Amino acid sequence: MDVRTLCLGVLSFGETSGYGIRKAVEDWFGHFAHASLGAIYPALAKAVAKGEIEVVGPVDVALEKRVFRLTDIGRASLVGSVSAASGEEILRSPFMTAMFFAHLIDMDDVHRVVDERLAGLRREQRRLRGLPSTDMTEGQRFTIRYALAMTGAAIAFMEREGRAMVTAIDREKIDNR
Amino acid sequence: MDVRTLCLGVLSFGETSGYGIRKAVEDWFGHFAHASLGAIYPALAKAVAKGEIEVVGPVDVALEKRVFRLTDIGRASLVGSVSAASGEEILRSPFMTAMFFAHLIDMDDVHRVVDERLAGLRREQRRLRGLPSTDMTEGQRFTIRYALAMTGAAIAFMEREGRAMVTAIDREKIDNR
DNA sequence: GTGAACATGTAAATTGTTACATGATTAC
DNA sequence: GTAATCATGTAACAATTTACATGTTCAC
Repeated sequence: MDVRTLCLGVLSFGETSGYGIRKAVEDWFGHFAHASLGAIYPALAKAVAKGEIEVVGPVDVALEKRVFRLTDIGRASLVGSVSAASGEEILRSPFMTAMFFAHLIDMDDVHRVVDERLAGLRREQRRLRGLPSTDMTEGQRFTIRYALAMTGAAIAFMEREGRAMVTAIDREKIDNR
Repeated sequence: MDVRTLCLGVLSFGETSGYGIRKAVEDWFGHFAHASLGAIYPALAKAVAKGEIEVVGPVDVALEKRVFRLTDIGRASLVGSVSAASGEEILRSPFMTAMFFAHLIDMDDVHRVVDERLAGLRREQRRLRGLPSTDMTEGQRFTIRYALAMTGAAIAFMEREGRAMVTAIDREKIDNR
């Protein structure tokens, strides 16, 4: 989903700053989307120009903090973007790429990459479990539970088949010598 | 993973054309990466200039088909790229975005989006199951089994909680009226 | 004969990240 | 006092998709 939709979407939960939008996306939706500040600020400026959002602040002059609020125009526009959402899920996985081309690399690297992946998955599981469940919409709850289900399934798969697959790759490499 | 690595990686399994690389990526690795022809051809031209691959053909002059082969330089370079692979998994999901902002849209759209997602997951499951398992490296087998495990878990979650969540979202919207 | 699949290549447009540039506040 | 976090904004750069442009082969 593009940064504009993400910005307007976060603002649909309440007023906040550009920095706040970034934090909200990472914390609540980080499993499914990312947005850097270098993309958020220009997107907010464009949305202000279009009348989709308006500046409420400056809340803190010294901090130059500006808070944005979704306008009716913005809400209507956002509803359109979210309703029209479709298309395949896209997964970019450096780990899976390494595994797909595992026949090329050292067993040490295969091991490292598998261990790193499991560690990353456990870290993400802990992070998701640590998210406070209060003040959440049902939709948000759904995404977090989905993320937890997927992370759990990935961990289970890696624990069940990861080590065996590393051994199989190793054997295959020895056979091909 | 970038298009260059994908191109060299596919060529590590055997000679093929730019078009063939695209097909290979979609068929065997489509769950984890994509590469359009507009990115593949320039990447191949660059790799030829660097001596990482060489042209074997033209195999079919009328069709202007050119087949590429990975050189030793290319193989070494590829090993470096694959070994260095790291970083978080990135998931871009229009469906999850719609669910996250479900409080904004019509129940009809929520329903549609959930149904589309389940249909997409089932299609992907069928596609993955239909992939011939012969002539595959252990690494490739791993990625396909992983993709099947994840797709299965997603289907299970959607079947278990999808409908209930749609109902809960609906109830929440009524309460907020 | 017609549509799908095969085949290559360029260029515009999009979209975003990273780096640069600057400064305040807070907790240790 | 210093590191982390809060806060904004611009610009260079990178990577890729989509559209354009063209032609062949195969199956029905």
